[in-house]
Amino acid sequence: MATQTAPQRRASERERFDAYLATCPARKLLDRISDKWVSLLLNALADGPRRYSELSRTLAGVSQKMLTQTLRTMERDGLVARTVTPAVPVRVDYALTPLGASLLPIMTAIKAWAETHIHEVDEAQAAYDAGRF
Amino acid sequence: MATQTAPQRRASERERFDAYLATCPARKLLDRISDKWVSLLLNALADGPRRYSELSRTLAGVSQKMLTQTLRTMERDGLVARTVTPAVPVRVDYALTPLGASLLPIMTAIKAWAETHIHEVDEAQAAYDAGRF
DNA sequence: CTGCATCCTACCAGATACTG
DNA sequence: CAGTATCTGGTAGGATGCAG
Repeated sequence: MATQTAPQRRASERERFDAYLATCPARKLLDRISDKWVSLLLNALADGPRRYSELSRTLAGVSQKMLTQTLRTMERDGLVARTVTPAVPVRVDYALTPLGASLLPIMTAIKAWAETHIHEVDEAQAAYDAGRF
Repeated sequence: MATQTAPQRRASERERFDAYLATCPARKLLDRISDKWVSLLLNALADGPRRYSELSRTLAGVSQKMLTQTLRTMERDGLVARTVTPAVPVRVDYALTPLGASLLPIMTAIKAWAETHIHEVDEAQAAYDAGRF
């Protein structure tokens, strides 16, 4: 019996690589902030707590499913705090935790790079596309 | 005739919001670097040009489809330069452009945050999960 | 060696409707 | 008001085979 076929070997390599990626802190972080809504929520909560319905209006494009889901994930990650005020009707506020707030400088850095260089990217794209016709 | 039904209004709001997002530089950037392979390629190319096959080996888990696709996108964005050396067999090298290299500090910042705070995230997750049983 | 085209699957986001 | 539950369609991404 042969050691391993090529596909088998690649599969196991892939497995090990995935395992490695799963433990890579930088990738774990990227997977989180890269989420479409996480970055927007980080921004929306940057200058103070917001109610669920406020967030829902601010991020006009989000479905409540994704809003809830994203907030839950961020809460689980310790990025936001959820406060329920028992009343009728119920009131729920979300706020950044210190950990969540410590992410803001990074978002700012990304924003800064983007605003400085995005036109270069656009030009590169235009040039690239031009060469293809 | 009524102005708009609720679903219609939400749909058009969503449309406008999507349009806004599409023009948001920071989001455009995030969409790019958040890509699983882009960040890894940025790293792999950080200290010099690499051949296609080298990259393929370094990023053990990538399918050649994704490798090629990702490299193409990065080339289009002006982040990497592609150099073909006509020979038999063909030789293709990829290198970071200055624009691509200017992204490295951001990746470093992300990595730094991740390494500093990831254990807090892990703890938060553990605490959160513990509360649910 | 490098890369494209095709097919195929698994996952995820959105719509919708219902609950405390 | 602030969610939860379920269904479904689109799409990202892997496998495979062929080509320059």
